[in-house]
Amino acid sequence: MNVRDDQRLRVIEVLAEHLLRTGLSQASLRQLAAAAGVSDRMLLYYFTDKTEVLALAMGRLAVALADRLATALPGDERLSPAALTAKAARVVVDDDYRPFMRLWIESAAAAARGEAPFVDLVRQIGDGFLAWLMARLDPASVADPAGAAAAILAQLDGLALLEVCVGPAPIRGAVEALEAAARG
Amino acid sequence: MNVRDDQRLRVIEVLAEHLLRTGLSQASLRQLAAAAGVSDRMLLYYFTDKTEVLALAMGRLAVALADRLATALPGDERLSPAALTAKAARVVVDDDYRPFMRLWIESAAAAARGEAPFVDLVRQIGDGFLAWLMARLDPASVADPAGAAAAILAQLDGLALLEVCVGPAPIRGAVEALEAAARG
DNA sequence: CTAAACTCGTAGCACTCGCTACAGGAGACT
DNA sequence: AGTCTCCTGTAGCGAGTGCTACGAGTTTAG
Repeated sequence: MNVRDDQRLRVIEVLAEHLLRTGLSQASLRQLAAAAGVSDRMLLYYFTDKTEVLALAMGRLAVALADRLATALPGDERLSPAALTAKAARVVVDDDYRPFMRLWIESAAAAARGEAPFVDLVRQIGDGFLAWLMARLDPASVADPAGAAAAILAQLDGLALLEVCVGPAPIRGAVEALEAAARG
Repeated sequence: MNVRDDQRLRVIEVLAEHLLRTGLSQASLRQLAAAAGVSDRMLLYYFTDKTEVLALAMGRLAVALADRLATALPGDERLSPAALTAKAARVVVDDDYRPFMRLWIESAAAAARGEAPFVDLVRQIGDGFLAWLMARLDPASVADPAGAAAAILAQLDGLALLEVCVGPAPIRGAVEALEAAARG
């Protein structure tokens, strides 16, 4: 493996962590290059353009998040929509997951304004989560698994979005309300 | 009233409509000035800086949205959380409201990265919607109205966010699932 | 040994960003 | 008439953006 391919792997790893920590506001070419410890010139030598850098780093984060979720909510039990919502909500508002959710919201906004590579990126990741949720829904307890999964994913994304809007306090109340609804 | 105050009113009105139509990506000083039919120089004569322009235009949109919602969902009946969620979800995914929701998501992302004036703005608007929902919840049907309202607002915001991620089709399914849950 | 391919630094391009210095014209007040 | 405040255009500043032209050093292959 040549130097360039080595650097590609190393830089993406570092930048994924950087994006998770600082969000998309610190993601100009020069800022990314500084975070990776290289010059902006070299970043565009390792990668074709900024779009590719972002796409690769975000993709790296997507698999990291999928790994975490797989252990937090293993797919060996099928739940009702309310139970799955409550369980996933508890996970999503955890401190360890907050950077992911914050970045997810920034990505969605970037997609809303048509920025590459976020339009395709959030579509793929969103579809992945829909499938992930659907695989954890008890088929007997829900008539339309796709619709139910979309409603649950919306609930989870909304919790993350609301947290950046009005702060963590109302979110804790919301999670407890969802857990109460799942019990009752 | 002098020319300057006249222009302040007129420009904000035009820019609110511009933001609603184009989102925050077309919101540089020069783009805003062009949309308002004035020079960027004059925009900074009418207002102190870009932050004030955005804050006023967004505030204008907030009251416009509140007006619309007040007629779409008048506050004369108290609903269960599931019923309120289903009714509001149907409204929120309507074509007329989509520009508002898209802008709302972009604002939340701007707040997430600490941009003025969005941090304070989304907090005020978010708190307003929480109160708005709480006033429409049947106190007898819910133990913790604040938590329930936060959960509902998260559900609604999430529908809007998911729409820009994976498109309108799964959202329709989600709304129908929410309506089915409210019936059953 | 020579030439090609790979690696990387310097410098800078053309552009947009928010914002401002300066000057001039129009109308009002003394 | 003279001054003064209000209004507005021109022109540009300094910083930041993504990206590139050019050349030099190093490694590798024939």
